[in-house]
Amino acid sequence: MKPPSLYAAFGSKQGLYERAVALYLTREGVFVSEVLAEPGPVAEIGARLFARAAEAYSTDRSHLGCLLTDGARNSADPGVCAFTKTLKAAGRERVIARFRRDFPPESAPGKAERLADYVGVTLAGLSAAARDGLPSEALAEAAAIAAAGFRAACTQT
Amino acid sequence: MKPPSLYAAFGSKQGLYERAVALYLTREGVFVSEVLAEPGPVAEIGARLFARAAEAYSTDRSHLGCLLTDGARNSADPGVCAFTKTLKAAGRERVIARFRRDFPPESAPGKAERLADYVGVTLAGLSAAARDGLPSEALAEAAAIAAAGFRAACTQT
DNA sequence: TTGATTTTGTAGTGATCACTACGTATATCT
DNA sequence: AGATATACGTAGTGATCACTACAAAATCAA
Repeated sequence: MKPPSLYAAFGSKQGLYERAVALYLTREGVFVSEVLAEPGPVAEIGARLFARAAEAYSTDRSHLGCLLTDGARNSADPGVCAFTKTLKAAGRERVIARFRRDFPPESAPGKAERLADYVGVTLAGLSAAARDGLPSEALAEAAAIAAAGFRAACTQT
Repeated sequence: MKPPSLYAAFGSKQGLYERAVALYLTREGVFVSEVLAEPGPVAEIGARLFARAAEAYSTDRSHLGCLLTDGARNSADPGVCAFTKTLKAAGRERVIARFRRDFPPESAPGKAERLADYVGVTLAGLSAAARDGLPSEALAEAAAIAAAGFRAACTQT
């Protein structure tokens, strides 16, 4: 593969990155959509998200962590930052929509958002730790502790 | 400031980075040393770490997140990666040493390590979320949920 | 096989990178 | 003030970056 063929196919380096992320989300990143589509209380949805993330982020040693969360973290390109920001915001909205099923804004205002933000923090942490080389088992144990906190937050006010 | 003066003072860009991180750890990053030196059960030490991190990572809008965790995340330079890796490992050891006070390896083998890894995951997550623009209050609420999980993990097995 | 359409490799574009040789100005000290 | 040392700006080094003009080669339909 030489540059001309690559640029003929993807237009620009950002185009290649966007296609790679899109493909990634249909493979290693599907677990989010899958878990959000499952039945059960939100407390269990969150716990499953953490467990599946710990697994997905550490199974393949060639690409540790989440491509969306850690791929363009410190990118200087504003276009790439805008792209990832949009995708992350869309993901957050999907999580919020699912959580509102148990915590509607009328009876529990802002709770779905709070829980979704905690999910975002935890997934980002798991991704960063995986990329730093934290072993798969340690990652799974951290995910379990995070799930305990999530469950507690669900059953509270 | 022009390049010659800068390189006369720091030798290389990596040297500048290392000095910057060293200074950072004595300022925004001191809360870790401070909290680890405080008395109290490990459950509260962890909770304070999360709360202080949420505050430190989001107070100054000019530098969100932790410089050590997110500063050289995707650096291509192996020297910089080795440097940050060493500092992170040293921080982890200090946390483990403190946690072993409540959970000695004889009576609770591996528990201090598990808890320390969870702290690492959570701090990395808080830093990443702060850098992504999560507001200060949302960060503090996520830290509180994480603290609940940490407390539960401390009182178990 | 021939002719037309993609696909590919060669080689090079300007821009930016980390970094430096060198002459000059500034500050310091006796 | 004069001598010395230090810091500074000018200008440029080679290396790498994302990207491309152009021509040879592979592919295809007829």
